[in-house]
Amino acid sequence: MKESIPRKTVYRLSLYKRCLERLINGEGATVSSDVLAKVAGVKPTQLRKDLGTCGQFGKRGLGYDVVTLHRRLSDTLGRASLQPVILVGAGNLGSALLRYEEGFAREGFEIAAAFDAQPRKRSRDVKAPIFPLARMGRFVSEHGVKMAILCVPGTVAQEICNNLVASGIQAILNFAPIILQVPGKVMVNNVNLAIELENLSYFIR
Amino acid sequence: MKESIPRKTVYRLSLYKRCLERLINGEGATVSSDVLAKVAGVKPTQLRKDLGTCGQFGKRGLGYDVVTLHRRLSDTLGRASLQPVILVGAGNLGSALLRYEEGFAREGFEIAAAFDAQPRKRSRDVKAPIFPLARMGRFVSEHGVKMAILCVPGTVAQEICNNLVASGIQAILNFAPIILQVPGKVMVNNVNLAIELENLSYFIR
DNA sequence: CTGTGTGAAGGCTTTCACAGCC
DNA sequence: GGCTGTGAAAGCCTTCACACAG
Repeated sequence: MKESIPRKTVYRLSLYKRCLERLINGEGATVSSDVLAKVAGVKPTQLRKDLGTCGQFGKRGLGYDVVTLHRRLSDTLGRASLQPVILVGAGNLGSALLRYEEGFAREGFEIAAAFDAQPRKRSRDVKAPIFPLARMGRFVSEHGVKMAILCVPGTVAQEICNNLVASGIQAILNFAPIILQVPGKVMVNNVNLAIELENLSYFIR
Repeated sequence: MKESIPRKTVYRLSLYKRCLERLINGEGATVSSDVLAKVAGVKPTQLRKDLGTCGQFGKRGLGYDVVTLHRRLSDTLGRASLQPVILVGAGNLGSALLRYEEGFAREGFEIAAAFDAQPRKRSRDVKAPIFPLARMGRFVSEHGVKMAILCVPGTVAQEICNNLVASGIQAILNFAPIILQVPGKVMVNNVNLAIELENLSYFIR
């Protein structure tokens, strides 16, 4: 059953997991694919197909046991243990994300450290230390950090990305407005607010 | 001209436009699909197919004129005129985005106003005024605002979304960690950092 | 010979239809 | 009757192959 699940499906599994968490304190101990699909904004058949990729555990005529399904999704999606992440670039967006630390922790990610070209004094609400960029590479390799959140200006993003890759980073959540060139083994997810806005504005004509 | 470009293609057209902007000050006045595709992280054939949706203007044997192509993309994607947007929720993320105002302006979007349940005093770096939520609906309908950026907690997101829709909002860039239920005419793009991280962590196993 | 434009093929996702179990 | 599981069909996107212009 270890056959690779498609990327889009994995994305939706994460979504279902979060929807379940909102239902878990709710009424029934069981959900139908119709109800869960509606909350997640997908079609019921799609939901069932997606769940099919990680085994079968629905009760026909009844639905899915909320707790069991949630545990199953968590198992499939990966460790419940805290995955350490570093944040690079503590500008506007970067420091906002740092302040959102508890939020990340709740989701299973710990911001182990932050790095910036101009490290500031630790600000009131930010617990994680902000180190100079020069220390980044060593921190990554010494602590075996696998994931980084990149919030630096586009002009320096590729260079910093190269350093991250050289230090052994395997995945990058990239907020910089360029497409990073990385070796195939490194995975990058891009978040580009300008493009999202432009996309919306196209469709409202 | 061609009607209804697929959503994914529109997204990539935005991407190409931004890649061009980085090349526009560079050397040649012309780009080949190979070069541009590499910068954008797609295959050359895909790029050509995508460009095909908004007319043809490449010179065979030469490539595309950078300036012409850029103008064509801008025309296709929508007005170069400033589209007004409101921002709802001035917490960590919301105020970081407000501070990024110039960035949005450069991309063609103006944050006309911000709203929050607890409006604060205007902070140093933030130019846009932060109004109480109660004024949101009227502002939207009176100014004919079509787009909103939603950065409120999940617990109140749907309710606020309903107000926005009732006031005539047509598109929402949603950072709240739930799937909003909206009428079909309203378009929503979701940005969920936790899911992006979880997605990355799945694939690095 | 270089590099675009495009019909056709191929691959991937979603949806349908219905069988099977509670 | 209600609801899941799944092969088959449909739809959508991407890639290929090649004609054709500069």
